[in-house]
Order: sequence, then C-alpha cells, then structure tokens
Amino acid sequence: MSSDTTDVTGLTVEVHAHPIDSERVAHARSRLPSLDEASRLTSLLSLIADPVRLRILYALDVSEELCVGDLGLALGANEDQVTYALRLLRTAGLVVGRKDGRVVYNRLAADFPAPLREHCLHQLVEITRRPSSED
Amino acid sequence: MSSDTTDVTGLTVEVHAHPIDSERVAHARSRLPSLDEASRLTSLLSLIADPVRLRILYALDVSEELCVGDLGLALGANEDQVTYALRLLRTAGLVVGRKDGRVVYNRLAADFPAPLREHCLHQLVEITRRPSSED
DNA sequence: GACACATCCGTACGCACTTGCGGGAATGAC
DNA sequence: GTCATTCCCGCAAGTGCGTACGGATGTGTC
Repeated sequence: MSSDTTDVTGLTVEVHAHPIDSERVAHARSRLPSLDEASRLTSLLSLIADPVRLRILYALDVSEELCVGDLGLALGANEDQVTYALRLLRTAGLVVGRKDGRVVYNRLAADFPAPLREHCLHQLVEITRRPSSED
Repeated sequence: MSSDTTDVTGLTVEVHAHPIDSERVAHARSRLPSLDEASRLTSLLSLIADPVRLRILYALDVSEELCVGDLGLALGANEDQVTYALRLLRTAGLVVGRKDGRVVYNRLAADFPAPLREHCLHQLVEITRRPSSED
C-alpha cells in the first residue's frame, strides 16, 4: 500500500500525518469502543439485521413459543429458511428449543438481552413507518 | 419448489397443513411487521451492523464533526474503508458532509433517528461488555 | 504556472452468507 | 411391524458486500 506504513518502527507514519483537528481525534479515540467490542456488538446486530430472523424474534416475542412449522406459517416463509435462521439464533443463545415428542417449541432465551428486546423490537420498528427523507 | 404450493387456488396447500397451535400462528401473524417494514428496518440495522460504520457513528457522536482523514486516524482504519463507509452512511441520509476547501467535515444528520442514537449507540454497547453465555 | 494534499470514483477480486435440494434421525399413528 | 410427520444436517450453487488498487477531481501552497 502506498499510504499505510503502520508504525512498526514507531516512526515515519505516512498515514495522513497532518490531522486537521488532532484534539477531536484524540477525544474520539479515547471514547471509542474498541474494535473487539464493536465486533461483538455488530455480530449481534447482524443477527437481527435480517428480515427472516427479525420477524422470528417478533413472532416469539408476541407468542410465547412456536414450533418450526408454525413459524414458517406465521412468516409465510420456507421451512428451510426458518430452520437455518433458528440454527443461528440458537447458536448465539438468543433462542432456546424445548423438544416435546417430535415437535420442537422455540422461545426467546431467558437471558435475551433486554435492551435488544425493548429498543430494537418494540421501538425501532417505528422509524420504519416514517420514511423521513428517503423513499 | 416441492414443498410450497402457495394457495393460488385457495386449496391444497401442501405446506405444513397441520399447524400445531393455529391460534398462536394467527396471533403472531396479525402483529408481525410486514415483510416490507422488516426489510426497511433490517436495511437500516445492516448499516450500523458493521465495525467500521458503527465506530464512525460513535466518533461523530462524541466529536461534533470530523473529516475523512481524521476519522481514519481515530479508528485506526484505512481511508478506503472510511470513504466507502461514509458513502453508504451518506446515501442513507445518516451522515452529512460539509465541504470547506479541500476538506470534508462529516457529522450526524440532523434527522438522525433518535432511537437509534439513544439505544444502539449509548446503551446497546453495554451488552458487549458482558459476554453472558458465549465468549 | 507546478506541486502537494484531501477526497472520491470505477473496477475487479475474494469471501461470507443465504438458499435449495436430497437425505437421514427421532417420534407418533395405524 | 410400516408409514407419515417433524425437524435437522451436509453439500453445492448463487448472490451480495467489503476491500484494494489505480486513477481522477478539486483545492490550497509556493
């Protein structure tokens, strides 16, 4: 790369060596979440940033528990999609399954992040009903 | 498709014709956001579900405005990444740019969704500090 | 004028994610 | 026992997203 000389030597950093506002850079830098924290949060957000998975969470939020087939019916989605979505949600620990006979009843995990439920599921959907400036 | 005979005729729906709990299916179905609403919301969530973009929003939240190069410095990120991330954020209307000379100062848009700012930026990061069950 | 700088654009590559399909394991009905 | 049902898994393709690179544009400096 021609503009990135990550300071291995601690010297001669070629990357934008002239900050416009170094004070604000330092300020932002000190309060910024680490890349590790950000990655953890974004991997969680990526999970709910999918129409099928989001609607599954909505469905499980209003109905206590639903089996895979009924979820497909409620969403009008393919059962393959539901199965795959549930696999990810379960792996992340957001959804737990209770097996009773040949039916698996799914519900939100007991330790489902409360802020995620309150804000993303209950409130955030509101801003989709008011396309402020676009579309 | 072999398992989906979307009732065009109104008859012979082969898809899981025996709901386990048809009451809960109907309940979930009536309260579920439409696929269109869900898609709008998820496309917004997808925007912030990225480490670079999320940290840019954080940086712009604490520092009023920052230019592209300084953002790269604050994040320790490539300027290509910052440029690409800003392009998406600007297209979505979340970030606006003020050009002064050859420097472009970026800041959060005036109509930046308040719930997004309050909940996702300020509160949601908390849940990343407590890896409940998974690493 | 020539030059350095900040930013953006167009393109191509690589990769992760999702989907659809076939098949298999477990369970209940008969 | 045989059969139907529910759900899950492995595999192979298609698709979209992010990154890197070269180059172009506009702008201050000398």
